[in-house]
Amino acid sequence: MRQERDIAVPGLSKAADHRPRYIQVKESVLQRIAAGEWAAGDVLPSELSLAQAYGVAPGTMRKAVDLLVAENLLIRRHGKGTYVTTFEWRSMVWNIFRLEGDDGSRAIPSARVVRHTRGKASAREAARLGVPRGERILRVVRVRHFAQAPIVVELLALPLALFPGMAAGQLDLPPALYEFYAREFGIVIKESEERLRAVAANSEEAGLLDIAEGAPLLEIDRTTLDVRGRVVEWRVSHCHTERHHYRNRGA
Amino acid sequence: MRQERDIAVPGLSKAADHRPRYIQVKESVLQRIAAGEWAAGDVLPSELSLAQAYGVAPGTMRKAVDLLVAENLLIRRHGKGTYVTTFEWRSMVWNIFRLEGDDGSRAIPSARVVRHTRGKASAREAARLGVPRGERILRVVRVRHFAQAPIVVELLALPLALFPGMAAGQLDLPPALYEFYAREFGIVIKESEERLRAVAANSEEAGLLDIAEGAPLLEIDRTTLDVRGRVVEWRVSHCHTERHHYRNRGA
DNA sequence: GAGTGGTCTAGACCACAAT
DNA sequence: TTGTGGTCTAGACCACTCC
Repeated sequence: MRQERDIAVPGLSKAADHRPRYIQVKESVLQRIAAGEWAAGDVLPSELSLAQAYGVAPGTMRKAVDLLVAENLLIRRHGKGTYVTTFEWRSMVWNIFRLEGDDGSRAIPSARVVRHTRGKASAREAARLGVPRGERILRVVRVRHFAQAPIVVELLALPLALFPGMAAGQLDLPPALYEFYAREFGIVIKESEERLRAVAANSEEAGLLDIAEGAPLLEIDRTTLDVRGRVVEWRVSHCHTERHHYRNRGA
Repeated sequence: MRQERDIAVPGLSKAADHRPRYIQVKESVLQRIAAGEWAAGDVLPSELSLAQAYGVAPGTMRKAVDLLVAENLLIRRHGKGTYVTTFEWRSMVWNIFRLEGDDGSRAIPSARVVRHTRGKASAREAARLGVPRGERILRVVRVRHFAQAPIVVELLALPLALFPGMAAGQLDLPPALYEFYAREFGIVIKESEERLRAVAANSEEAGLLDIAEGAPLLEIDRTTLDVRGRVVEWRVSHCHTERHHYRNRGA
């Protein structure tokens, strides 16, 4: 028997939507997370009660949750409930930090801010961040150390509209930025895109990383999107890969 | 009602196996593909008939197939059937070739063999290929061109045990190797692992790629596994990334 | 029309965690 | 003991492809 929904459910249009129900339900849940109804670390209602609220069978609700689990946005804990993933957890499974030591060692490197400036987005910055040219942004240069050795010079560009009050005075950014974004600004990271190439170290990088000018560095050019589809940051990392490498699995 | 299996089904142990049924069924199907019962491009029996053969419910069979579809080993075609993926198709969805032009252009680059030798695996080669030291292997050096420009110098190491008769005389390898492996040697690629770093071009590479010695190159060090878990090749590519980059999505 | 995968339902029972 | 997710069943009907 095909049950009709006659009550409004958040995010589910009552108009004709010919996509599968589990897709519609999944997107509704995603929207409710993006809207802050459930924050990182929160537990969701049980699958059964969600299914009843949405007016779908438990199996359909399960499939919707499956999709969000596959995207690393939710995590199931057997016997306890389904939770919105926190960044600490995501960084373990997710490979945000794909840089590791040649011996396989993995750690979140420390980060020291070299300088930061506030200004208007150039054409290139605006294109990468998906904001109008001239939008106010924050630029940061950091050096990251693995086991006391300087390994990465990192340039960040952030749209200040998403980070109200940031960099009012001095800037003291923690090493794990995405966790910081979530905690302080309610931004939930969803995905990122990276472009890698090899470049030669310029004089400033050579000084910061204690290597020769012109030495080969691995460039990681990354834009990061949150669950609402907004570009949260543009980051260009130049990595000294003499004893480290970037690891990737092709499924 | 819990139905007992009393007939032997390929790959399903009758002994106590406390893993989920859909996992057991999935691995049985995987083994049958690895054994060559179903080759690349073949149609599998319908889900319903497979379910009956395995003595499980259609939903359980479906979940087993779902897993293999998620791993890009099977592909469903609505109204037609479920197929073992061919490499041509995999290379589209799968990002085997993650190198692309800065304008976003993608193409399988041509490949010219510079030289090839047969020999015994060194300690390093043996470790990477997962074979005993001294095992007979084939080494190949190729240059790859994107739009007439030489972009990549590629070193291949292949265990000859997996490629009987290869390189008996002259060697004429096609650009898309994994497809060739499947067609000529029945090897079905499953996954790969890559390590990336930046290196400086040596004199031979500088000559082959028409760049200055010491210029930065992107090194892609890749080992590739087939469905049986065997290492099929070890490949080290040195890429000139002035107008190309390696692209990666973080889910 | 026959056969396939795609969606959806409505339960049952098991395994795990907290009380 | 209660509530949660995890597995499994046994159907129904829809959408697509091919004959």
